[in-house]
Amino acid sequence: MNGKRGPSMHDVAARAGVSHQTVSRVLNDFPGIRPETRDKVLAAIEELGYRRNLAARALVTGRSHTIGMIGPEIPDIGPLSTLHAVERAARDAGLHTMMTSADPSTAHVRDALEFIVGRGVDAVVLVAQEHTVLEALDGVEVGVPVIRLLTGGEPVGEAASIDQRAGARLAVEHLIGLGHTRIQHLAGPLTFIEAQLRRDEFRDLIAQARLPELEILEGDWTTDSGFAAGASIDPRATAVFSANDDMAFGLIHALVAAGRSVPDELSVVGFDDTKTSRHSLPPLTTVRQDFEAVGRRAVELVVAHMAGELPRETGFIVPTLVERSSTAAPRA
Amino acid sequence: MNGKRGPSMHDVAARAGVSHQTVSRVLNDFPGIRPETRDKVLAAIEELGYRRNLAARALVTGRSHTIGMIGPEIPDIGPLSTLHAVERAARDAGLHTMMTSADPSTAHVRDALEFIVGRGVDAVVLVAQEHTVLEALDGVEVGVPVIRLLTGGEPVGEAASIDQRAGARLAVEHLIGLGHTRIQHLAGPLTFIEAQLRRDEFRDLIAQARLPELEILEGDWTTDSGFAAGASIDPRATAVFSANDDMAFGLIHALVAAGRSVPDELSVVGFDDTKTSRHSLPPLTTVRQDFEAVGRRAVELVVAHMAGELPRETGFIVPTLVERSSTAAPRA
DNA sequence: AGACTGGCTGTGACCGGTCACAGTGACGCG
DNA sequence: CGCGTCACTGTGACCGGTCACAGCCAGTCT
Repeated sequence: MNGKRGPSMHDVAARAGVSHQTVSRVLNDFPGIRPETRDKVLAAIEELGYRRNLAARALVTGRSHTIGMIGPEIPDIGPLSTLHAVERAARDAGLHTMMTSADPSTAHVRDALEFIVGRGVDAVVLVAQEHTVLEALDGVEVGVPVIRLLTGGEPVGEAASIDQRAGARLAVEHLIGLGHTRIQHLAGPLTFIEAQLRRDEFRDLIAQARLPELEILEGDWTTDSGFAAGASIDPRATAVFSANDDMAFGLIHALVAAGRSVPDELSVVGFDDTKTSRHSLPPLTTVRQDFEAVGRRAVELVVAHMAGELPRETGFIVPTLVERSSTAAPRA
Repeated sequence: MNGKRGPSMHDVAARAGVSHQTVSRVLNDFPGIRPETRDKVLAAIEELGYRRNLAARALVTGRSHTIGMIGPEIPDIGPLSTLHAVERAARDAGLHTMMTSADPSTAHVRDALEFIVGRGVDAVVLVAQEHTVLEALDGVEVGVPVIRLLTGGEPVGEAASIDQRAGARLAVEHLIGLGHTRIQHLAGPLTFIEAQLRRDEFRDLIAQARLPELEILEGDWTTDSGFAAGASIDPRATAVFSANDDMAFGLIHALVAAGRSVPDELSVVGFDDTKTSRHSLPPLTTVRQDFEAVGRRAVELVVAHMAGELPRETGFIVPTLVERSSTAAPRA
């Protein structure tokens, strides 16, 4: 028991009058320890305030029981909620999380990966919303499983994503069902796979319904960009499908400021169901994404990997439509 | 170089034809190594794809270069932004972060502390918005510095906070300056120190200006609770100071739904400057909190601690007022 | 009685780094 | 020429756990 470093297993062993190995066995719940021995050890641990050194443990076992998370530098609500869900799910599974961030450039993601793997994690969970992030994984062997999050496009065992096309379908079919025929799309930045998928589905649906194709606008997810897009809305449009809630808010602001009313003159549907959308003016009709489920799924995959199971088809997480007051039937 | 575990320092040493110690020296930038030796080592590292085992390093040095973060179970924008800022600042300082969450009960926070300290972090950063969280620290000696975040009330070396009273003052004085005399306050949950401080400052200012004291409402930070509070707004009030933006949104929704107009009949000022407040209807006048600065400050404190410096008076981080369109002079 | 089993516990090597302490050879100087 | 100095490199112990492998001491079986 040398000064600063706190008691070690040997100190506990000495105090309890057993060997260090017995202490180890007690700590790891090995069967076949006499209850009275176990109690002695437990008492010694308590008295000394012993805390196991996980660095030593990790060194010899080669596993750290930690999952590394890599998220975007400036996180949106999606990644943020998801990563937090991962953290909670991991804790429930007896795992820890460690977090680092990287901007989406391939080089940076690769650095972050190097960094977090070097830190000795057992698995990596990577928010991969953009192709550049995915590319960072190409040809890189890090020795631990890497689970991709929120790519939107892979219902496979190595990724946990929400079905973006299904979400877009929900939004657009809602609009079409209301009777809208001239629908415009305000897309997210198309470097995002999710933005691409929502746009693709929008296009397909419009074509399929043989509706006129209005120009597709592109924002950057921010309320400001939605506001800016307000100036480019097609005068013929009666409805807009915004690729996220924030842009929808900005758009509505611009529209109302220009004297147009929502939903009377123009319907707007968002995507995300952020907590403000419930009480925005007007309350926003939007597509709800269950980020919590994504986080849990990711941890399930990690656990399966650690148990040596093969990745399997896990299926998408399915979004739902939340109807509120920003959409209505077009005026006759 | 045994199968699964990847190459070790000895493997690199063998490959480069030097001793493991020389490899260590190269890795740690020790002076006095012949450039040609260094190059050989670097080359060997590259060829072998060597990655230093940080568990081993942590074991012998007793430091992990990691800071542990404890945040709330369901994080608001403040904690979330702050923790993310900590993460970035830490990375810039060559430190890593590890995150766990805990609900605010004293017992849970204590568990989380135990957990993260046992994980071998060099310092802990704890989001302590409620008294119960702070109490978890009483009489607990964990052996590493614990920095408190967002308590709102301590401009000292062990904490990084935003001056809540100054923020509230900004909001209330703005309203008074506009000519309002009957101002109501929608407080946050009073278990939050920040909510208490905003309320206290509000009260003091109202008393100081000898204005009528209207009932103080209490919400739970959510838009829903703000909406609910709409029913309890005093009919005499011409302005409301909401303790955060989200509740302000809910409140405005309720007000407008009840036929009252903002800001013509009633001014509303929020707190936080969330990204939607810029384009809500009407755009929200609010108090901006620089969470990024809090995160940076926290890491500065950690670094100072690790360098053995004494905690010193660091001062508050000062919020600012963002004037938008939800406030106006009262109608004559 | 002797061998065997099984429950429980102890011994020592080892994980992969860092630290403290020695070397080693080249060079300068008296 | 001998010695000290300096620049550079090597040696072995050690951090605190876990693992593989004994040991030990009942009780049971033949």
